Amino acid sequence: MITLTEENYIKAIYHLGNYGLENVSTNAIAKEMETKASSVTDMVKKLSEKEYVDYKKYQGVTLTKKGKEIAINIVRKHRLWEVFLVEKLNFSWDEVHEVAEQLEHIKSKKLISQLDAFLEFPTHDPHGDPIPDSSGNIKKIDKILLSEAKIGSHCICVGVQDSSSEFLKYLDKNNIALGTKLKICHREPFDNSITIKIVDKELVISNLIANNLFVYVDADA
Amino acid sequence: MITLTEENYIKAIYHLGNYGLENVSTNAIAKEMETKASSVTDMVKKLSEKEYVDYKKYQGVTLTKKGKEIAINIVRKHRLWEVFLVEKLNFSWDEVHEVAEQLEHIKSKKLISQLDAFLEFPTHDPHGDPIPDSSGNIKKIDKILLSEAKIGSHCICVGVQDSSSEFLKYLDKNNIALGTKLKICHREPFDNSITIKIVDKELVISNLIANNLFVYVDADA
DNA sequence: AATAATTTTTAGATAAGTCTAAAAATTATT
DNA sequence: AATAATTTTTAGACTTATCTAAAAATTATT
Repeated sequence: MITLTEENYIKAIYHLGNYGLENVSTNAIAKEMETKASSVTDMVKKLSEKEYVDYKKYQGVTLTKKGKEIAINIVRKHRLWEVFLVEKLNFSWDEVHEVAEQLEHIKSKKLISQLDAFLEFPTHDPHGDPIPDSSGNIKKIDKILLSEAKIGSHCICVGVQDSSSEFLKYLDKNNIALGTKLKICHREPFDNSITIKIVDKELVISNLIANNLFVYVDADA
Repeated sequence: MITLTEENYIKAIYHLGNYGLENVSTNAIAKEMETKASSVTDMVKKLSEKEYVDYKKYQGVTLTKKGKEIAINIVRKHRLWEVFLVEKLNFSWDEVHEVAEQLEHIKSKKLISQLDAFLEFPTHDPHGDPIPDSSGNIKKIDKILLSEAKIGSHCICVGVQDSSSEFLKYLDKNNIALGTKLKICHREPFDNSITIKIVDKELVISNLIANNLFVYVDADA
């Protein structure tokens, strides 16, 4: 049986290692988990014994196939619960993370398959992140950061990089939501701020904001 | 912060002590929690320090006001989740307990108040047990055991004493659900079995079954 | 009321996950 | 390539929740 702590380490390793592709260092895990490197070493040994990670002393860890499956399943559960909270229980997108962090550890295959059906098989969570299907497949869309979009291009908002409450509230305040259409008007070379147009209103976006907002470039527009 | 284990002990004490009214012995808790009496003593000391229970050595425990509030809130969460699983996710009433045991520990006031609203403020769970409201008030209905019902009386099925999968499946098989109307036809003195009539079909019910099914006596019928 | 049976508590040990401080290995710098 | 800086691991300790075995208190029986 896998413990809650083990699940959280596996999740952290998955995210830090570019979704299970890259090696992750002890220190990186320690920082992510807000714990000490020595604790990470202990846990990593345990995860290695249980064959969730490949581990060589001083070399960091990589998720095994088994470990990656577990990570993807946690992500699937997390994102499905987020959709539930927003769509059915009227949570706003900046309120869901904390609760989903708890719900993602509930163990019941039937629960998740039925929840998925109840929500009509959503493909993305409220922050625009893809929801792995029951086989663990993740659909990728070719989104780019708003900061990378060309002047004059028409874009649709499809996701956020930073999903902190502060950032999401900023977007709410400025009427930017997933699905919002916008046009890139101007980039100020001095600070890399961007002027965008939503419907008929212009808005200046700082580089920091533009670096945390994913858009899909609508070539036909 | 209260731990998951502490919550489970409090819940056990609540149920064993007639919903927080009576004193509960160490051995009774040990049996319910499937652990050893010595472990219970340790935990009970901790719960006492945290003022969830009143405890005197060798005298067992009683829930404090604070302890009872926690217990009732766990029961509320458990039963709301059971309703959700049955009404929204198509679980059958014999499948919900295990999952609800996990979901009842999720900590979020908003989650529960919104779930309550989403389910349209249900008053009873799928087994007929009352759901405490957000203030902890529990509505009692005057149900009796089927075994105590008078010959000739018309009854409505309103709950089960035993909610084991085996018992619930027996009821399903015999088309007995909450809300089912039945008439008490005959009691066999030799084994206290009861003959009941549902719609126009007669059915013989053993004393053991009759002792685990709650009914409301419909005086007007 | 004395003894027996049962219940409860204490004492000491174990496992999971964490910590600090020090040692070892790796990586960076001169 | 030697030394410095950083990263990682080890060793030993602490906490929570558990256990076994023995001691203490309570309850039941004669």
